Amino acid sequence: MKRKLFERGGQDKDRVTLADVAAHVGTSTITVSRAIRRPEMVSEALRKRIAEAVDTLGYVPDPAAQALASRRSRVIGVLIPSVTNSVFADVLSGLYDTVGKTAYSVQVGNTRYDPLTEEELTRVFIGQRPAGLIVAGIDQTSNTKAMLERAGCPVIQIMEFADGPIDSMIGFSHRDAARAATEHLIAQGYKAPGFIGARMDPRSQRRLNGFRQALQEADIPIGCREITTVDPSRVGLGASLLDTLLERAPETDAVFCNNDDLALGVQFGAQRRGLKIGAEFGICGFNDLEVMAAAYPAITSVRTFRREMGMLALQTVLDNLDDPEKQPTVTDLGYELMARASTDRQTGR
Amino acid sequence: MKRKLFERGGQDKDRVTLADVAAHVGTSTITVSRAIRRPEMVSEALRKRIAEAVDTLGYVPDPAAQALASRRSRVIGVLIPSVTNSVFADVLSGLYDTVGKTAYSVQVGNTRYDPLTEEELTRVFIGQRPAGLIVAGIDQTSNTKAMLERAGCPVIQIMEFADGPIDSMIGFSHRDAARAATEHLIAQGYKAPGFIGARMDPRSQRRLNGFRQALQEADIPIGCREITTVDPSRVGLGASLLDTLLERAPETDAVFCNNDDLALGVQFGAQRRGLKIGAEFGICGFNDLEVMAAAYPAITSVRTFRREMGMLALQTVLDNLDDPEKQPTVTDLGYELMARASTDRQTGR
DNA sequence: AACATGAATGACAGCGCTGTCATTACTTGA
DNA sequence: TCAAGTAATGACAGCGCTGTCATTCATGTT
Repeated sequence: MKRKLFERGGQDKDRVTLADVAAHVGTSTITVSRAIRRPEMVSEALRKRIAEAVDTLGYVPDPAAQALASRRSRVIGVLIPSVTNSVFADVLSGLYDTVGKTAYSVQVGNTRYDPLTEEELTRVFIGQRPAGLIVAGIDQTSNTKAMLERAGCPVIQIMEFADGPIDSMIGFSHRDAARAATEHLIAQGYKAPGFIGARMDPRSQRRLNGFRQALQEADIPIGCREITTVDPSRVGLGASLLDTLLERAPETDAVFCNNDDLALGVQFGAQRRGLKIGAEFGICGFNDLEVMAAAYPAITSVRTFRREMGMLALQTVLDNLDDPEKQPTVTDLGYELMARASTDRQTGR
Repeated sequence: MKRKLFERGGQDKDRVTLADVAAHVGTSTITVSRAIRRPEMVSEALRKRIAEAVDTLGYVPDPAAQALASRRSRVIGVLIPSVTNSVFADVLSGLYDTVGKTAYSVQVGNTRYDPLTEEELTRVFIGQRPAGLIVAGIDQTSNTKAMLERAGCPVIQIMEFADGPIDSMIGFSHRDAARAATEHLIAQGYKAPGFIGARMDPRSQRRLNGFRQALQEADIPIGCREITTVDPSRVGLGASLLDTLLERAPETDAVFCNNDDLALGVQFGAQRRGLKIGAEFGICGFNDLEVMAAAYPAITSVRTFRREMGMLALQTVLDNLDDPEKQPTVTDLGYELMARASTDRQTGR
């Protein structure tokens, strides 16, 4: 097995530059550059010949040189707390789809739910002179916020809808969505709904607040039906948190879960206990992953628009880049309660 | 709401460069550069003063300038067919974790299971002079392969274990893993195992081959118990493919699914039909997502080491970068059959 | 005929850093 | 004592591109 060494020059010899294309066409480098970036500034005849030369020579622009010369990279930085969490995976999918064939690329930073990591990544990202920044949430440190305000590029906060955006914002109210879910449980006739939450980050905390608010407005005492942990969410965790909940508060007849993984785990746990899902015990998740509708019985959840959020965030960056005078926008994508068998007290009767 | 315009210079005025640091310390830029990149080449006293200056001035290197001058970026390109699929999300998680605090960053390209998109992305990535490339699978077009061979950087193929690697390779044999799963079904006493597969990409095809091989070796005719579709996998699809399977081949008493989403959907579908999981109908998935063990009943699956694959791939790139003469490696991460209730014929008896 | 206008193109410097080679100040062994 | 080595630092050019300003030339205007 022969080994190529990764020494410099190995592949630089045959790198095709703007100058090569220009020489091939018999024009200047700057014209080639313009033919690619602002075709309307170059006569059609020349443009065509340049396009051909680019094709035959296989010219690919050097993004580093572009970034250095223009003082702007074509990288759109994305800061999210987790890449595994399917919620963020969906957002990413929307981002990647929209960035698709544009000249931009997205670069993802994983903050791991840590504000200081987020701050550090923000510093590094801004050091790259990004074309835009998309950050999850509104709970940045004040340093991070200050940097984002002076970033000199569009900044989009996603996953939340709240006051005081840094620039643009696209999301929904976690509190309202959670309250709607809890109100649904109450409306269905459950008398003692509980809350199960994992990874109690600020977003989860807001959901808990929504849950509390709904109970309070319905004059239902919360008792000790709030079970939370800082551990990351897993399906398996749902069942064990259910055990804890029913031990501490045996009166519980329904549960609103922080997210769908937990809800699915709660359902498995309830089935193992022999509880009749829906009739005896109501379950509501959050996000409405695809599995919720497919489960047996199907599980109620609050649908959130994650792919749409990613697509819209990316599109907003592109729009701002097109028109730098564009005003910041604040968009509420809302939510939708998907009522299913798991909160239907007639089911299985 | 006052709008900042994203005009150039907006934030460039206060950009701190190597020259600023050098002036502050009273040395040359090249020495500052060395103090950062190869500290052992600079005397300890100077190094310390430079470090302080970097801190107080808040110097952040410009990756574009670094890449342009050194003819190497610090970007590690990753080409995967999907970002939503939790299999690849796990791989990504391993990559991000390992790249962590290194000076490198990963940039993900989404090929959407399309070889031509993959080819185009490869061209773009190589144009960035990446530090390394990590590509999923072995089914690249010949153009893509040719480009990868001349990439001038480490290239790691992941998710597969096969002959003829481009450079290094880290994965496992999908055929062997699928065969092991099928053999397990047979050993458990199921007489007519079927196959359910979605998104029949090359990897899925290899799994199907493993399934066939196991049946053949056990002298079990396949009949019409192979149900496949090119549609992307979803939990909901599992149940409908199960319907098709049982309609076409009512004798089917077990099923090996292409992946865990389908297996979960099959289980829900089987429950809806009133089948006793395990005793009457065996189910085996592929990948062993966390939900499989948590499901009720727990579902048998073939565990694959996706995070590990991501971590090892990234580490292999770093190792190659450290020592450019390092020989390519080919690693089989294997698989592990996780036998659970869903393939236990005694369960629920 | 003289001049303004705008479209198309080009010259040139320089973005911020690093590879390369040179220089300086110290050792060290014979 | 001195050639020869070594550690520490610096000078300089240039990576590939784009912003800026200059130039050319056809066209229209008075």
